[in-house]
Amino acid sequence: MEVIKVGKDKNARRSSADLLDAGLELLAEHTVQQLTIDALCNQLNVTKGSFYHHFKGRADYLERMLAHWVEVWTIGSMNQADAVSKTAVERFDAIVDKSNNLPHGPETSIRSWAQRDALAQSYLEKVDSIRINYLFEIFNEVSGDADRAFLLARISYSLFVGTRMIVPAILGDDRDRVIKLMKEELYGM
Amino acid sequence: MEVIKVGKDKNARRSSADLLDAGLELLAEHTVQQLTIDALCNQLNVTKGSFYHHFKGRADYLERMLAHWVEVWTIGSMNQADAVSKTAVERFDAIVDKSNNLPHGPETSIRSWAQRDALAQSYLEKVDSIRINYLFEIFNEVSGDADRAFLLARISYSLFVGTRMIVPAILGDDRDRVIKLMKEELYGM
DNA sequence: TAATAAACATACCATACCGTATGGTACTTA
DNA sequence: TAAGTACCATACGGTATGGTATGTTTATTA
Repeated sequence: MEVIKVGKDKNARRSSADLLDAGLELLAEHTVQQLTIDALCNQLNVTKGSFYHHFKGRADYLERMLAHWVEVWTIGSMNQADAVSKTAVERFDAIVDKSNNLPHGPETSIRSWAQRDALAQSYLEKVDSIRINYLFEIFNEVSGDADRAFLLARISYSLFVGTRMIVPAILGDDRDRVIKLMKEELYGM
Repeated sequence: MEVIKVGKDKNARRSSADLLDAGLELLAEHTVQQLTIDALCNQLNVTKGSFYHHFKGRADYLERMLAHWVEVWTIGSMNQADAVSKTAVERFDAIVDKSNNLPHGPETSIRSWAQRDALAQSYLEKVDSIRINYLFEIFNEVSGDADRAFLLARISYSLFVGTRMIVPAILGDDRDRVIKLMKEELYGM
């Protein structure tokens, strides 16, 4: 009789992807500087022997974690929303909804990291450009004015980011009011 | 014959304010984690004996640096703009101009820092609320609608912040276009 | 000028972290 | 089943950093 494994067995061996996921989990509440190799190994109840088996070193790990983040949290996410081709307004609402329900912790850490690190910056640039482009398509479909659509895409995206970086962040009903006002008076939705 | 001292003599003794200013200068290009006591002392060509004479420790230093930052870079700045009481639009343009010409480095570091640290968060909250309040007065004068003015104040401020946190940041002519569009189509200016 | 305190230098300790070396365990495959 | 490989544990070294202890220099003042 076989036991179906759900989740991670405590004594199971880890793949490098497990280590990358665990790193992103730690970034949900900690800075990159606090993402030490020891902390990472404690999170998975392994030792450094395991870590250095999968990665050349910390720099190697961080770069692969960034690439992993772009794949999992952005590119896949975008394609999924794109597949169900709806109207521009529906796609915008879907993005807003997704933005509300997704964990912001790792991205916040990476965005802070990118302010002072060229490597993180290059990966975040990919993510930001992908999303801004996605928003551009939406606004272009609404207005038919490419220049204006590009401007609105960058405005709305900056606004998404800014509302989470100020203290206190704009969340919940306040966030809904902001989006409603922008849609009606600027986005033409 | 006396020699008038301009700037800092290389062998001059430092006040605690000098150490605080030097810390903010380092934050212009480095993270808080990189703002080590050694780095700070090297910046001023002193040793740790000097540092520990002025401060109880690193935590004490960082808190006093934050307080220093709020005083110098925000409260003073706001009063100055307020003194020349002009129209709402003129005051808004003055804020935009000031925002363009002021160094963003230290604030960027502190904002990243505040994402994961309660102390920095509390000081940044003061700064953000002061500025949002200042913007509120402007929008309230324009629209006469307090609810709307508060919403616009938070939107415009989030946008200011967001345009500098995305990669690449929105600067120069692009930034001007963003502000022009917002003023005409949303702010009613 | 002698006493006092502020300001600073030097040497040192403890800890945390990255990285290495080496040996052990478990799974796969010939 | 024996060999090979992937995976992991333990111990250790090197370095950077926060913090302490102690002595020295400079300025002030009685």
